[in-house]
Amino acid sequence: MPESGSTIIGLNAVIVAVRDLSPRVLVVRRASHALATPAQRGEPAAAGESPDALPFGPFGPERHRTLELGLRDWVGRLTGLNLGYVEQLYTFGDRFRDPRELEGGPRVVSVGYIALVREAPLSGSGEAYWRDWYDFLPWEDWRNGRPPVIDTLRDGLQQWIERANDPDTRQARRDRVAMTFSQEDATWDVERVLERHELLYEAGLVAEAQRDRRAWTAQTGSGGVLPPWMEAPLDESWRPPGGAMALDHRRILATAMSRLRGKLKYRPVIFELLPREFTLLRLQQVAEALSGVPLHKQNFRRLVTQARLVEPTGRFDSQTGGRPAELFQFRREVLRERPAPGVGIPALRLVH
Amino acid sequence: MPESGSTIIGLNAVIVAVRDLSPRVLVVRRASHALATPAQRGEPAAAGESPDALPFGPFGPERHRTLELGLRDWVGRLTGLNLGYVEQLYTFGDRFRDPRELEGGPRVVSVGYIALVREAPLSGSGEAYWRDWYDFLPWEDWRNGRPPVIDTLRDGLQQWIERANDPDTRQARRDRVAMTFSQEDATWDVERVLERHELLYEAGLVAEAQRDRRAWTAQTGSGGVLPPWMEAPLDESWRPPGGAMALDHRRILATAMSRLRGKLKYRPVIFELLPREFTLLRLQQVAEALSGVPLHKQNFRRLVTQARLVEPTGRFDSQTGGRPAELFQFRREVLRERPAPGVGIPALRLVH
DNA sequence: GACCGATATGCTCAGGCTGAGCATTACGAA
DNA sequence: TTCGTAATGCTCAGCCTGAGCATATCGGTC
Repeated sequence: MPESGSTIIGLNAVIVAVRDLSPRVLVVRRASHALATPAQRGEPAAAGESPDALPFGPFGPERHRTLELGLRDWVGRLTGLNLGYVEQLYTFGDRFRDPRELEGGPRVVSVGYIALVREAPLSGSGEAYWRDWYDFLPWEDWRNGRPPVIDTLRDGLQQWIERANDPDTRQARRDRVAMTFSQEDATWDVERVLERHELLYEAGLVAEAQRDRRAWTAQTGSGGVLPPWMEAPLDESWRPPGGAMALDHRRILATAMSRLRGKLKYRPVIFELLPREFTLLRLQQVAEALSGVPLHKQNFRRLVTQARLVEPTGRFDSQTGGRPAELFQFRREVLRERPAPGVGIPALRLVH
Repeated sequence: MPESGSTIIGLNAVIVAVRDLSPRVLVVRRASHALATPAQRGEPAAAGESPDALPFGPFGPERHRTLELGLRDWVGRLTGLNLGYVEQLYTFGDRFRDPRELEGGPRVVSVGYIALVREAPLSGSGEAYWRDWYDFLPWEDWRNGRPPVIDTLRDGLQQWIERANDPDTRQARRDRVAMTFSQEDATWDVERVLERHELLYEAGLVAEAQRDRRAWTAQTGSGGVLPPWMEAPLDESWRPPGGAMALDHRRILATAMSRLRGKLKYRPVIFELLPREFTLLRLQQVAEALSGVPLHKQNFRRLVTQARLVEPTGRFDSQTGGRPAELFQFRREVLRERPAPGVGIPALRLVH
C-alpha cells in the first residue's frame, strides 16, 4: 500500500456567527478530490458540485509563536475578519481523513478551532461564504419541534441495529442509539452533536461514509478488508440527510457545535456573537439558534436578569412590532462574582 | 536566531489513578536539559535533580491508524498498563515549549491525552512511577480547608498586580486574580485549575516561569526583548510553590485536572478509577480526591443513589471500623436513561 | 453481656431554583 | 379608540440542595 510516512500539521477553523435566526458557519468551496466521489445526493449542493469545506491553513512554525496566532493570521488574510473569541477544539489525525493519503499523500493532522464573530462583510482573498450550520446537521434543529428528518434517521439506525448478526452487538448498537437519539423527545441532549454524527457515520447513514467507503474499496479493491468503522453495508435506497462536507469537516463542525452548546451554559461566550447592546429577545434568539431548542421566554429573562448577566441601558428598541424592548448590555463584572456565568444555566431544555 | 523550521508531532499522556486518598499521576524522570536550569527550589525534588515529566511518545503515522491508538501502543509498552478510558485533552504547540528549540531544535507539537486507570503494578520498559498530583499543584487541594500555600500565592499575586505601572493593566490583573483565586473561599471554582496555573506562570510565581525566563535570556542575551508573557521581573526572595515539571508539563497536568473535574459532574468517568464493587464512602473519597473539596456525606449518598447511578449488590464490607458498608456497583443502564449522569452533579461545592 | 467508639444509613426541613402559566403594559396600525 | 403584537411583571407548585438530627450495626472493652 502506498504510504509515505510523512506528517504535516494544519489548522481548521469553525467560524461562527448568528444572522437573524440562523447560526452560520464560514465555508469555502473545495475542489472535489478525484477519489472523493461527489455523493451528496442531499438537498443543498447539486450533484457533481464540490462540497463545502471549512477554511484550512497550514501551520508555519517559523512564523507563528502559537498555533492560535497562526490561525488568526491566515483567517485574517482569507476573510478580513478579526477574530475575537477563539478556542481550540480538537486535533484530528485519523488515517485517511484526507483521501489523498490513499495515493501516497502525507498524513494531515489538523488542529481544529472554533471562533465566534459578529457577522461582518467578508473581504480578503478567499471565496469564503456563510452557510447555516443546520444545512449540514439538520437533525440538530429542534426549535420548531422534532425535525422530520429524525424519523428517517431512526429508520436507518433501526436497520443498522438489525443488520448485526451477533445479539450482543445488536444490544450494544441499541444502547448507543438510545443514548444519543433518545427515544422520548423530552430527553434530547443538545450537547451530543458529535456523538450523534459519529454514530451516523459508523452506521453508514451520512454521505461521507459512502464516499470514504468507495474511496477505500476503489483503492484496495473490492476484495480488500474494510476497516471496522466502515463495516456496515449500505442500503442502496438510502438518501443521506444533510449537506456533505469535504474530508472529515462535518465531524469537525459537529465537534464545534457540541463544544459551543456546552460552553453556553457556564461561560458568557454568547455575547461574542451580539452587538454591544441588544434586547433580551435577541439574546434569547441567539441562544436558541445555537442550542437548537426553544426556550421559555419569561424564564429566560428571569434567568439572565437575576443572574445579573446583563444590565439595562435605559435605551429602547421600538422596531419590535409591539411594546418597545429595553436594550441591555453584558455586565462584565459578573466574571468576578459568579464562578460559572452563562445563559440557560439550567434552561437549555425543551419547552413543552 | 537559530530556527530550523521543522515540526514534529508527539503525544503526552496524563495517566491518572487514585490510591487511598491520593490522586496520582504517572511520571518519568527526565534528564534535565542544559538550558533548563534546575530551578526547583520547592519541596519535592532536591535541587539539581531532574524534574518529573509526563510520559511522552512520538507519533508514528505509518504505524498507527489514529493518534489515540498510537498513544495506547507506546503507553502499553512503557508501563504495561492497558488504558481504559482515554480522552484527548489539548494540543500544545507554543514556540519554545521545548527549550531545545532555542538551539535550533524542531518545534514539537504535542497532543495531550488524559487516561484513567485502576491502579496496578507497573511493568514494561520504563522507569515510570506514581506521584500525587497535588505535589505539583498543592493549591488545588482544599479537602482539609484552605491550603496554607494560598496565602503565599495571594501575596505574590498582589505584588504582581502592583508591579504594573499602568492603572488599566493593574485593574486587569486585579480582575484576573479575583476571577481565578476568588477572594472569598466559598466561591472557589474547582474547575479553573488551568486558568490558575497560567496566571501563576505569567505572574512569574512558578518555577517554570523562572526557568524559561533564564533560558530565554541566556540565549538572546540580557539585552534581548522578553516576550510579553515573561515580562514580570521576579522577586528574588520568592520560593516557587509546588514541584516543577519538565517543559510545559505542569500546564498539561493542569489541563487534565480541569477537564477531569468538569467531566465528573456530567459523565460517569469516576467509575473508571474504581473496582467493580465499592462502598459509597470509597466513591465519595475518590470524588473528593479528584475535585479537591470535601463533600457532605449524606447528601452525596442521596445524590448518587437517587440518580440511580449505582445499585446495591447485597454484599458488605466489614473492614470499616464501624457498621459494615454495603457494596455498590455502577449501573450502566443509567447511560440510556439520563442525559448527563455524573457524581456531584451539583455537589462539587465546599462543605461549610 | 452491657457499653463505647466509629461508621453507615435514614430522615426532615427550610430555602432556592425551575417549569409553567396568567396578567399587565406600551407601542404601531387600522 | 380599538386591535394586534410584543415586552414585561408576577405567582405558585414541585424539585433539588444544604444542613443537621437520629438511628442502626459493627468491633472491641470492661
